[in-house]
Amino acid sequence: MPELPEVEVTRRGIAPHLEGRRIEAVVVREGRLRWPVPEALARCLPGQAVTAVRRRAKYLQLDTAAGTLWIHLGMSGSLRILTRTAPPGRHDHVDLVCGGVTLRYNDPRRFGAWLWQAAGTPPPLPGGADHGLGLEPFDPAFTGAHFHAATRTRSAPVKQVLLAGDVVVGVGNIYASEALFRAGIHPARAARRIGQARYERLAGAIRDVLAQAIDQGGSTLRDFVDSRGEPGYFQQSHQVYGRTGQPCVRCGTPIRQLRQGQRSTWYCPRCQR
DNA sequence: CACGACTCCTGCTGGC
DNA sequence: TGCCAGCAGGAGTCGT
Repeated sequence: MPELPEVEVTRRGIAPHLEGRRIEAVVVREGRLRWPVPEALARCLPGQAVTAVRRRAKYLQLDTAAGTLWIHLGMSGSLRILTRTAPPGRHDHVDLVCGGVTLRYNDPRRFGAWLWQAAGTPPPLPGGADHGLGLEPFDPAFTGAHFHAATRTRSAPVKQVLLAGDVVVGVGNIYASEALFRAGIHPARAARRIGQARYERLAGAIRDVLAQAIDQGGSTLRDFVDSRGEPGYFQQSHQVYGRTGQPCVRCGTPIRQLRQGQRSTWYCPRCQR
């Protein structure tokens, strides 16, 4: 499921096919995504050239002179580039025809979103201009000092704060567990009760685990065109995620699972404090 | 402000 | 074998 690495790998896969090309059509077969796909897309995008394909948090942004198309993959969304027309399959909800290729959006659970930001208007997200998103994990400003300062009032478990996305973005359920394991921090520890040095390690662990996943996704997603978009990083060895009862890779203690906010977390009770 | 429960939806798994 | 409950995932929204 798309966490930041899959979104970034998708961005790298589609950007070369779209940047500098002109959008010919937007075909919406099923507009009932998380929010209705705006009719403005079919009205405003045709004729526009894609000037850049960017990413902010887990949103993809396709820039044009008229505005920016924001795409979120939700939990089951995927994008692929078709070089020749193929009949749409089940859950193929939206096509963007551009420069002779088709960007096709598939999303079985329809938790994703296609949103429109007209030039000069705020992002189409709640909260407007900054919409409460935290720092990018690869932003140089994302340091242990920042992490520490941003969590002084946070009594919630650190795992929950990671997922909330208002301190740092892009860390989903899988990589929250993985990063906390690498940093030796217990997922249930109150965020405000973690010191700056340990946040330094956590920030590094987040960058490492995401970068590794991007690399692995990139290596198997090279054939993005006409591929099924299978994310390669799923095959990476998770050290704790989904490993209930199996030995910790570091100390051999059985990995434990707990529920936090209706979500599973995995951790080593000995290595993580 | 901060927190946590709830919600959207479909497909897969596991237990009986 | 078939049925169905439960779970998975991201993140906005709402009540406290």
